[in-house]
Amino acid sequence: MAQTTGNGRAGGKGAQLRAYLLGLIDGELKPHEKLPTERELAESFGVTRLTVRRALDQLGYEGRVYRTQGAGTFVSEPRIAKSVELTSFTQDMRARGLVPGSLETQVEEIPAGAEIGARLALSPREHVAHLFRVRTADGEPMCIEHTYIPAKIAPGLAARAIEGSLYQLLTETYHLKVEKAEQSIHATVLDPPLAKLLGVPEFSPAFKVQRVAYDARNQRIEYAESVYRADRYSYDFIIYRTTRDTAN
Amino acid sequence: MAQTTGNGRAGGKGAQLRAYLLGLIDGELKPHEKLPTERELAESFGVTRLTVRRALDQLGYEGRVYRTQGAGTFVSEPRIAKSVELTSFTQDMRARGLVPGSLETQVEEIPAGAEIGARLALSPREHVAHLFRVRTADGEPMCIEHTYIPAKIAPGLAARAIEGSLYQLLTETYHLKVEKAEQSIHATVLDPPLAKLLGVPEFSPAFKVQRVAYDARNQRIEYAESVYRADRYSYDFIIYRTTRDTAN
DNA sequence: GCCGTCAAATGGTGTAGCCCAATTTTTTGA
DNA sequence: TCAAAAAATTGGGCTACACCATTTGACGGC
Repeated sequence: MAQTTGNGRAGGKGAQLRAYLLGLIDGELKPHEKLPTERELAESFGVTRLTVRRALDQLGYEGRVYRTQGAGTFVSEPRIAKSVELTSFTQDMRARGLVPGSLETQVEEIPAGAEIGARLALSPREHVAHLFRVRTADGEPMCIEHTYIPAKIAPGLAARAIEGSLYQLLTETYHLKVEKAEQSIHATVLDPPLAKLLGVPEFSPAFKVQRVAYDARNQRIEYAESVYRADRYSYDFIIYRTTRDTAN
Repeated sequence: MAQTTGNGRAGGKGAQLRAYLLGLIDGELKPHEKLPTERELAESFGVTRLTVRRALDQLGYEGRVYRTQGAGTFVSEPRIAKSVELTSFTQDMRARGLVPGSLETQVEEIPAGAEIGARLALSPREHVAHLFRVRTADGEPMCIEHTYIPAKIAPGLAARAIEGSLYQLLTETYHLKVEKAEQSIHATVLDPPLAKLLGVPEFSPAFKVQRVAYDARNQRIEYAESVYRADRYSYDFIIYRTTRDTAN
């Protein structure tokens, strides 16, 4: 059967509608201009209003549009900062218009040990692949990164040449898809060896980032510890008041 | 009629259901335990499955539960870190179990000037209320904060005694409710005067945070510039892969 | 025992339609 | 003329139902 189901594949009607709306948003419409009403979209796309609402709600949640009851849905101002998104270094740099790269990549397979084991919920004796990379943007050192991945979920990773996006490799080769990450960001200063690796003066300010990444099943996939030079990196994002929860 | 509308007020059925589910989550159920199925909840609460889904989706989005097609909905592990939420210093410290306070509060009304005016989209000549506060947690200096609020949306603010939560005051007195904020976080080191104010050694690491806050109508409410001591502060949050967008 | 197959359970997406709440626009009337 | 009232518009929330996609577990054959 060419068409297994009643809905037209290609990601479903919601996804098609979303694509169309995205086209409107950063194509024809300018910030604060009004999108078609839900009812109009529903009719012209031959879908239910609920489907339209889901697409618009999602865009609203992502900060692309804002919605006001009684008034309409409007295009948000161009995002000077992205909302907090889970991205790899590679994606992150590309989004900033820089060319990502790596220096001095080292890979080894080692026992997790106490700390890494705890982070990944492994026995200290279980093995992990340890990647050490100096990551670059437009050729300049940007970040020093230690990544640990349980050997049992990515066998043979340590023997593999890692180039480009680790996340892409994990997805394509091991079908491990990161869906969620806990991240902890600290401010620190660079001690001499790290400063040298990053090519900045000693005791320059820096971010230290620890991250535990999970897949959709809450299985821990990765623990990463990174140090970013602060002169070329900042965290820019949009935050929303989450839920009209209980008290203020 | 005792019940003006079809739905039973009190925040709507969805909100009631949400409250019940929250009770389950951090009450009776342990992490990774299974919640009732959508259909069960729908029946026992006398609501539609769609209503149940909205509540569960929301909880899933907040990281309280995770959902797997074909399997069920499960309680997430206790959140060691909150998802990124828009909070005031007051709320933030309370959430960390600390008692928030302020030292050396100063309030004045001044012309916005070039930089602040640009941040708040005001003419440089328009007036803003400027608050300077050394904010404390459990009595210890934690953060130095400059806050600027357009005088025209909060008249008389500069003459008022600010104590406790500015956001609460804005909501209750001026009906200004912050819904969204753009935030930019930098790592830096403390110059001697700031270090002294915070009671830490000179050139200690610190976060510099710039924030522009908006209400639901995209009106700019506040610009704040804060410096947090890094030895006692970190950003901990959970990030999700946003949308199954286009490419990886 | 072990592995495949198949059915049941469960979340994901969609249709069709109802009324409410907030906002905007139009009309009305002093 | 202009402000108050009414109507139309528009997003918010819900009901009731149908079918798809994925996962899980039980059953059977080997």
